[in-house]
Amino acid sequence: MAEMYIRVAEEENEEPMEIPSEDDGTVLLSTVAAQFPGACGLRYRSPVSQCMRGVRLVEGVLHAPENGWGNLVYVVNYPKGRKMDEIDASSATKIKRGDQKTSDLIVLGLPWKTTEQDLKDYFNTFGEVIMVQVKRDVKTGNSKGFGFVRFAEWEAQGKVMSQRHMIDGRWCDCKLPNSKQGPDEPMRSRKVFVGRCTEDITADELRQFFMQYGEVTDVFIPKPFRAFAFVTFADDQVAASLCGEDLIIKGVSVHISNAEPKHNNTRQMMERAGRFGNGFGVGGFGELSPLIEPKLMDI
DNA sequence: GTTGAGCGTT
Repeated sequence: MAEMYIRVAEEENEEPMEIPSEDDGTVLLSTVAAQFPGACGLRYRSPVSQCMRGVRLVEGVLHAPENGWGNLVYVVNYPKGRKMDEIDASSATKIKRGDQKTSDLIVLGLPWKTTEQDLKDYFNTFGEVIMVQVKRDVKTGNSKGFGFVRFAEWEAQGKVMSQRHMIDGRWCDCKLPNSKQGPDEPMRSRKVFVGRCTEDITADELRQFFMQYGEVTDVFIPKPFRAFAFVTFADDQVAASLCGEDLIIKGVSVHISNAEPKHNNTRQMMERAGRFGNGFGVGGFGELSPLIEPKLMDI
């Protein structure tokens, strides 16, 4: 197919910008997001029904409507209907306030038999549950007797933390987990550490997910699987605004922190000193453990 | 095949 452009605008009656399609006639969401940072999809007004229609989106690829893209103006969708600059503005204030947004709660004392469905059914009476986990032994699959829950509303979280819970015949407590007690300190890095990844989350899915916050320049998943990943943004402020957050990707709560280690070990400090030109080269301290090496890459 | 204070496969 010959080179083609589709017309895209931020609002229905604003001047459209022409966005190039791919050879097969599809349009990449990443191409749209390059011009409209934060975009998560497209919609258009159907000439037939006069209703707004969504453009089919499959794994980051936008597919033309039945009769092709035509000369319609496509309107950019943003997550929760918010534009990127609005997200920027609110995330700036979010860092100061730090409240109102929910965080995962640890649920202690669960009966061995309690399942994630049980947890969800129980906690749904307090508010909308957006994540539940029962921690299990990876070998046996037996519950470890604790889990995590995340609510959509701050009010529900407060209520749940303020009381004990009778779940399947045992008293359980819900608290802020230790990992959330102390706030993570922000630093100037374009790269974030994504902890608690599951094996089924692909690099492409990470890229698609994090694109909503800003341009993603790199995604790194160590192989073999080690339950974490790195995501690099074009803008360090985007990276900083995400640090400390628990984000939910494919139903999994991942924890975002800075790619810089909190406490450098001696070798890392010497290595870093070397990178800043004190005369000791990178190779000067022997090979690095593959377990710490990712933290040292192009931060 | 067990258990009962804890803290999420960096």
